[in-house]
Amino acid sequence: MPVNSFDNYPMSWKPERKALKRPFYESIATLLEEDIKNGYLAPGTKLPPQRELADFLDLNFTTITRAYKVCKIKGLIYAVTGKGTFVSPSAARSITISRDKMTNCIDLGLVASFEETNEIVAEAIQQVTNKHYLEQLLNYNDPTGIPHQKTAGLNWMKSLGIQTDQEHISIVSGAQNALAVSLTALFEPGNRIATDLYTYSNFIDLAKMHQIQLVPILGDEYGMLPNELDKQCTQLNIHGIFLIPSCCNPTTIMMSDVRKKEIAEVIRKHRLLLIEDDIHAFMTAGMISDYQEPMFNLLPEQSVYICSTSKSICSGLRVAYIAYGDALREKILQAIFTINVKTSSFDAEVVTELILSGKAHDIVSRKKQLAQSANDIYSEYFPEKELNGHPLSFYRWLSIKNLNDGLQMETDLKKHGIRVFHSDRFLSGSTTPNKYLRVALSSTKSLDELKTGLERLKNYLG
Amino acid sequence: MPVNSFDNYPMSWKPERKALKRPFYESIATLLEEDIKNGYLAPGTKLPPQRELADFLDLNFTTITRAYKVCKIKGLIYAVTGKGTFVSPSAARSITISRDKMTNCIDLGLVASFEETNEIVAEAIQQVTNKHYLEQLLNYNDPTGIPHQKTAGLNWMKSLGIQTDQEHISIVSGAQNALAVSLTALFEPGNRIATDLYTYSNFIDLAKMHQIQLVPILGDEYGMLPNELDKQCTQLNIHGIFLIPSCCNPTTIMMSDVRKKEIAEVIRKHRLLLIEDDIHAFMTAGMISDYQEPMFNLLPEQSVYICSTSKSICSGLRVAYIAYGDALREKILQAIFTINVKTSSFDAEVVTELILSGKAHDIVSRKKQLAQSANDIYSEYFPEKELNGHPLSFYRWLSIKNLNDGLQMETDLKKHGIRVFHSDRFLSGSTTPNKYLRVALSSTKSLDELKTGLERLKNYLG
DNA sequence: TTATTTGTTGCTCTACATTTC
DNA sequence: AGAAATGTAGAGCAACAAATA
Repeated sequence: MPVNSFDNYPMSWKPERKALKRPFYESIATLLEEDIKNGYLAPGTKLPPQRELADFLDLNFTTITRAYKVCKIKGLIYAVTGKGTFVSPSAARSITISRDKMTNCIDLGLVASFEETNEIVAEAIQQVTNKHYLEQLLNYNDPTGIPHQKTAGLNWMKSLGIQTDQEHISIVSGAQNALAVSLTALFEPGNRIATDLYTYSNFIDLAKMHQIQLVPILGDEYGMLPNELDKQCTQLNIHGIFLIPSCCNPTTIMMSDVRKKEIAEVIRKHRLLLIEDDIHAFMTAGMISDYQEPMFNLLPEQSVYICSTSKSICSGLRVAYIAYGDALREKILQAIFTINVKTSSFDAEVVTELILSGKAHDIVSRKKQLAQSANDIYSEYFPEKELNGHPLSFYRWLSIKNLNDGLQMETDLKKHGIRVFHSDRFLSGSTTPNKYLRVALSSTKSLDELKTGLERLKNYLG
Repeated sequence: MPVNSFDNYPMSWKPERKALKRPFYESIATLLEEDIKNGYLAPGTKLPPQRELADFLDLNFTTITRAYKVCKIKGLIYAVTGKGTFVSPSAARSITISRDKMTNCIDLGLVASFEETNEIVAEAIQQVTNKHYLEQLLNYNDPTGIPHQKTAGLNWMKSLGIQTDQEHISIVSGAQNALAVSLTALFEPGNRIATDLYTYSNFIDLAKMHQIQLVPILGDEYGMLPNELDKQCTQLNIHGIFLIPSCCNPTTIMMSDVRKKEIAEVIRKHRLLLIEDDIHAFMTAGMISDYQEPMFNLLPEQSVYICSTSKSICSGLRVAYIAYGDALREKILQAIFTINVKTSSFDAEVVTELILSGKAHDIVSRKKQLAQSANDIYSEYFPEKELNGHPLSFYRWLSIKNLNDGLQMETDLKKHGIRVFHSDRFLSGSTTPNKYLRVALSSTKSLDELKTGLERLKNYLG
C-alpha cells in the first residue's frame, strides 16, 4: 500500500495503477511510450522522479528505473542524475533526412552537392563502359574494392593528407554506409559515443538504431572542448567519439589544428575509438591556409577515417573510402561482408576513372566555385557580424530567436515554400536555449532558385 | 565462504577466484570469453551449471546467470533449460563467407552464379550509358528507387508470384543488405528469430552482430516442422522467423506448399515477423511443377520478401527488391535511409534495362541450363540414393562421415586444392551428430574446372 | 560546504519452467 | 509420475554518483 494518496499531488505523469500488468516494468514502459507517441507528454516534459512514481504505484523504485531504461534505450526520454528524467526533443518522430517528394517547395533542407557537375560524371560513365575489363566488375571478387580502384582511392586521400596502404582501406557504399559499418564493427548496444552537441542527424538515428548512447560534449568556435570531453570520459564509460573536424555538419565549425591535437590527447588517454567523417576534406585541405591534417594522422591505430565522394564528386555514385588502423581491420572487414557483401564495382570504377583522369579535381574546383557563389549570395541575405565556420560550407547555421517548437517551424516554412531544418533535429542530447536553422546552399537547381529560397526565408523570419 | 572445497571436483571450467574484479558478472564473462577464444574451451564443452559455479565462486547463482547471458548474447555459448550451458559450435571464429584471395584453389565454397552470362550484362551497361536521362541517375532523388525502376522490379516479381505496388517495395543493395536493413528496422537486441537448424551463414553472423538470438527449429525433407516451431514459440518469446523456402541455403530443401501453409498458420498465431529470402525463386517459380507461391502471399502484412538479382541476373550489380506489408513500411524506409541513404541508381538502371529488354530472362534461362549441367556432373561423382532438395540448386549438400573438426577439414581440403564449407558453418544453434559439406557448383570458371574440383573432393573423401 | 534530490549499477531473492532420470 | 537438476525472469535491496540548493 502506498503511504500517501497522490490524488492531489502534482505529478506530470500518472499511469493508472489498475492498468499495470506483470511484468510491471514492461507495462509501465509501454504506457509511457504510448503517452509520448500520442502526444500526451510533450517533448521536454519532466517525468516524475523514480522514487516518487514508485511510491505512487507501490513498487520498488528500481522497477521504475527499469521501465525508464526501456524508454531511454528507444530514445524516447533522457535522464540526468540529480536533475530528473525528461521526454526527448526528438522523441516520437524520426530526424533522418532524406530527399522525399516535394512539390512547389525549394529545398534548403537536404544537403546535396551542386548537381550541376554531373555531366562530367556522365562522360566518365561512358568511358568506363568502353573498358575491356568491364565484365570483371560484375562478379563477387574483391569485396573491399579492386586493387587499382583502391590505389586511386589512396591517391585521392593522399591529397587530403592521408597516408596508408591497400590493406588498410576499403571501398563502401557512401558515408552513411561507412558509418553503419563502423558502428556495427566496433561498438555494441549499450556503448557510449561522444559527439558534438549538434551533430549529423543521420548519425543520431543510426546510433539510436544500434542502441548506442550519444554523449553530447560542449564546444566553442574551435570545436569540441578537450576538458569537457575529458570530464565526461572520467565520469562515464565512453567507448568512442564521432567527429566531423573539417566542417561540422550542421554547425560549419572547422576544428583548429591546435584543438585537434588537444582532443587527440584526450582520445588517446581514454583509449577511445575515433570515427572521423571527413566528407568536407576536399574543400578544406589545400584551401584553408593554416589547415594541417586530418585527426586520423594523430591517432592512426585507433581511428576510422571516412572519405565519401558524395559531396566532392557525385552523390548518386555510392562510393566512400574508409581507412583504419591495423587493430580494427578484421572487425571492419567482417562488418563490410555482413552488411554489404560488396560495394558495386561499377560505381567505384567510375569514381576511379574520374580520379585517374583528373576530372575529379575539375569537378571539385567547379563545386568550390559554386559554393563560393552560394555563400556570397547567402551573405547578402543574412550578413553575419563576424564570419563563423567554414567559408565554403555547403550549408549555413543561422541563429534564430526561440519561436515555436522546431517541428512546427519546419511545417510553417514548408507552407512558405521552403524546406529548412531546425536545430532540434541535430541535437545529440538534451535541449538547449539557442535555436538555429541549417540552411543548405547546394540543393537548389540553380543559384537563382537559391536566391528565391533565401528571400522567402528572410521574409518568414521578418 | 564456499561450503566445500572444489579442488578435486570435476568442473569443466574453473575461473580463478582471485582473478575476479567487481563487477563480478562482467569479470566472469570476460574470462569465459577469453578462454573460449583462445581455444581452452572447445566448442560443445559443457560449462558448469550456474549454481555449481556460483557455489565455487561464493556468489549468488543469478550473478552467474548474468555472466553467462553476456556470452550468450555474443553467440559464444548457448543454454538449454534442464540440460546445461555449452560452448557454441561457431563460438570463436567468423563464419561469414566471402570471396577472398585464393591461389591454386578451386572454389566450391562461395556460391557465385555462373558468371559466364556477364557479357550480356556488359551489353546492357552500354545501352544504359546511352540513355538521355543518365544524369538523373546521379543525384539524391528517389532513395527507394526511381519509379520506372520499381515498376520493372514489380514486373520481375510478378513472374515470381508477388503482387504489390510502388509504395510497398524498395530497391536495396543486394540480399545481404536487405537482411541488414530488415534486422535493423524490425528487431532489437535481445529479440529472438526462429530459423532452420542449418541456415545462411551470413545471416547467422548478422544476427550475432545485432545481438539477436537465433532459435533453431527442426525440419524434415519438406522444410521446417510446424509443431516444432509452435512449441518453441510457446516456450520462448520469439519475434520473427527467417526462411528460404524456395531452396534453403545450405540444405537445398524446397518447402512444400502444404508445409508453407502450415508454417504460415503458426506464424500468424504467434504474430511473428517473417523474413523470406527468395533469392532462388527464379529457378523455382514456373520450373517446379507443383510450386504455387511465395509465403509472402500467405502473410502479406507481417512479411518482408527479399528478391535479390545477384544469383538470377548478376552478382556484381548490387540490387535486390524488398517488398513489405504496410505496417512495416515506415520502419523499413527509415532503416534504408539510415544504412544506405540510397542504392546506386546506376546499378538499378542496368538491372531495369535487362528486365525490360527481356535479356534478364535470357540470362535466367542460360543459368538454369548451366545449373542443370553442373548438377548432372555432380550426380556422376556423387550419385545420391534418392534425389533430395531442389534439382537446379547452385550447390549440393553432401552427407559425410563424422571425421575431424569442421574447420580442420576445410583446411585439409584447401591443401588438396579445393575450398568447400563444412556444415558447422551453417549451424544456427547447438551441434548435431550429422555432418555435411556444402559443395557450390556455380563458382568455377568452367564446368571442366568443376569436374576437377569434384574429382579432388571425391579422392579426399575416399 | 553540506545535505538533499535524483538517477545508476550490481547483487540477491523468489517464483517458475523445462529437461532428465 | 515425481523428484532433482538446470536455466530464466522479475523485482527488491544497498551502495554509489552527480547535480542542485
